[in-house]
Amino acid sequence: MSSSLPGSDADVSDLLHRFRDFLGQQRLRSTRQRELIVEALARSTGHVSVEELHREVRTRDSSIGYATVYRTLKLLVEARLAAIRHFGDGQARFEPRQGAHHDHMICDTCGHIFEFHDEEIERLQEKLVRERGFELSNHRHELHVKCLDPNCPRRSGA
Amino acid sequence: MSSSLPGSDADVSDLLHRFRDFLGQQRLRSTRQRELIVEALARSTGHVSVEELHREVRTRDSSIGYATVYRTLKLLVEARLAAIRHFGDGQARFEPRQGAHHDHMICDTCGHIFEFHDEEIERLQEKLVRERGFELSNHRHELHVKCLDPNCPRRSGA
DNA sequence: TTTAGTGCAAAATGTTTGCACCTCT
DNA sequence: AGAGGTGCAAACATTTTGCACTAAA
Repeated sequence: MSSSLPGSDADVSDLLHRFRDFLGQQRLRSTRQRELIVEALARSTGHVSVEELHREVRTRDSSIGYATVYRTLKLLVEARLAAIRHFGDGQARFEPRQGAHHDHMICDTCGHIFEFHDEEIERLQEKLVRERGFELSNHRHELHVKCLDPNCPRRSGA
Repeated sequence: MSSSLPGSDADVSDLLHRFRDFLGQQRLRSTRQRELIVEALARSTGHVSVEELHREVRTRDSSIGYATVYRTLKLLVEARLAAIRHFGDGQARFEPRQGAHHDHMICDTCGHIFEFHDEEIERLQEKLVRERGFELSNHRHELHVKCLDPNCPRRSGA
């Protein structure tokens, strides 16, 4: 259970290593910019927009451009080390791929994003898909919620 | 079960009436353009992009602009007579709101979109949300699938 | 040294808006 | 007559791309 919201040093170095391996295999280069971006992603809460990531990385090296952030994120997704998510608001968000699959519960009152996972639902999905003669390749399951309590409970994680 | 893929005459006139009622209540006007757009949406397969709708409507009146299509769709969503969906591909898709809620199964091989509904999953979602002290206001559940069979089975509906 | 990567600015996309003109009611 | 609607083009927001320059390997 190393991989939840803030992103520990261990998470950072893990992601960094995996990314370097991927780059090596593809005969691509590891660069200072890529390392900074991967590090920022690994340290993020897991639902960062490109803008947020760019802003963060700029505090370390103010010359890094948007294009490099986009290009590096695309590589990370290819490497299956990050996942791209589109919530309703028109901009993509990225998260370091944390081993196990999970889905999202989004509080529309306070904007917080929680993660959840339910084996029973996963099984039912598989069943539905197979019944219709398909193979499940991917899925997205978002629960948009409201907290009635005026002070939204910001408990973290699953 | 009137409301599935192609959109019968009855579906068209139903949606048209509801939209006229909405416009009346809001002191807004019914126009030739709006009627054409609503009709095209009602006749659609239920997952049309703005571009497709615009193209369709243009065959009836070649002067209708994109802006009017966007504005009318926004009204329909406000009226809760249409739903907007964002699948992964960067453009919004719209569907006439067909009474009962349903989710989507998207074949990434042939691009076809099927609908599904599973009460058991709906119940589990509710449970998960309530356990965490929230109220479910909305959800999105998409299953991305592949058909192994080279000729994708295009069976329609649930 | 060679090939890939970077930053910038321009282009591409999808959507929204300002405005002069038009049309329902 | 007058509020609201339309079409167009320009503005926007996000993401992608072309290109000259830089830097890993």
